[in-house]
Amino acid sequence: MGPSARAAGCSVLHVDMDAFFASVEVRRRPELAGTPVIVGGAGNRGVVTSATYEARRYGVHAAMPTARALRLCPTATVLPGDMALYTEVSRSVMALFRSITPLVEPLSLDEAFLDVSGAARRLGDAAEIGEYLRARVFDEQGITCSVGVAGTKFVAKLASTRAKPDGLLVVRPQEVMDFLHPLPVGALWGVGPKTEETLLRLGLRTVGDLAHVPVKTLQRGLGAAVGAHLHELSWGRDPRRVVPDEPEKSTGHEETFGTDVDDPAVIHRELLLLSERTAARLRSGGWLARTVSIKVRFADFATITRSRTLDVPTDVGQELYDTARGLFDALGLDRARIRLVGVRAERLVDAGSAPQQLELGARERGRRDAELAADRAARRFGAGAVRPATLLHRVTRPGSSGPTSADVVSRRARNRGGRPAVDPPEE
DNA sequence: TCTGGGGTCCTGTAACCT
DNA sequence: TCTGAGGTTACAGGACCC
Repeated sequence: MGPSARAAGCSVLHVDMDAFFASVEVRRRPELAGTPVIVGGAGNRGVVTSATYEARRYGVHAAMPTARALRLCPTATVLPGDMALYTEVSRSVMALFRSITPLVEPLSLDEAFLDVSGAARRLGDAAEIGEYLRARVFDEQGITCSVGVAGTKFVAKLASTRAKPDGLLVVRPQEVMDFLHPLPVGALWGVGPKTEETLLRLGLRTVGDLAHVPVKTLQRGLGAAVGAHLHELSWGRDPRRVVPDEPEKSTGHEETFGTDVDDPAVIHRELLLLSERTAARLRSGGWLARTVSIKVRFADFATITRSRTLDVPTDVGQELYDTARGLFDALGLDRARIRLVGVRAERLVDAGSAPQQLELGARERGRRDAELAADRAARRFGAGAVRPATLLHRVTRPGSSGPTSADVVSRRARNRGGRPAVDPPEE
């Protein structure tokens, strides 16, 4: 079959790095090649983020508690992960994609959709471009990736999954039904454990089963939007285009404590830290947040969220904290045992195009200036170079058996005030 | 076996407005 | 003046993705 027939009618590529974080670690430490490697949290509450195929052979997979993964595969090397490095590798790979076509839609650090319809004349058909990209990624980064080639995004995505690891699969338009209908419903993008359970209860096991049930039936079981969407997908219909540069909608941080916490002072400190980090992220992205939300997960894993929309959008950590703390205190918890807290900034607006904050008083402006100075120090000396005094002495993360509550309370008492203070950069 | 952290999207409900 | 319908927005929760 000639190349032009091989991918006729296909212009969407889905490129997915194989075991991305783990592969980058193996590249850095070649002595680990061919051995089981797990990237993830090592604490008592850590989970697997990425695992080499050697580890997966033992049943290890992402999101599995690391402790369990090690029971399954005791010889695995566990590494903590290095997001800065993965981000850097990801940037290089995305830049390579953009040298092929401007229509690149990253989905995460390790995968992206490409629309290559404009590149065919220069570089050949979609399958040839896919093979070319796979070779370039391996030559330049020393890691493998898999590519799905199809006429629609979701078929391309399923194809790359099928091609893994280190492969390429083309699904031409006339092959879509044969490819799609034997797949289990859970293979569809958007069908997780809950939806799968509902579908199985309806007697629908495969995508083909799903395709042949009236859309009204699906909508009764799953809701109007999801039902209609899955029905369309089951017939290979997916009108979504490859869209580069989708604006961010929200950003935030959350943290699971090493052990459950019932001391409000500890929670407040954590909310302050998370607010500062979220605000720094806002400023580096050039966004303001209109809405602040908090997340609280209790010892029994029950999770609640609370949010409040601000009068004036902000990127000031102290303002995020004031709102987050207000939301938390309004819960009126009486020493409930808390496992996780999070702070998110939502409904982001571009800081440049946002109207001038006339209401911003001298005090708020002073805070913002102080935080901008902290940003500059962080860029120069490393994250955490400057922080509110209430966060000083916090050398351990909550996940690593940090200070006890009594500890923290007494430090808080000594450090009343919350003004930024300079830490030695070594910390 | 005991469940991370970063996100997006959808749904139900309540409040508010016309 | 009261009531209901219908639209919009805010908020909370949940499912899902990597």
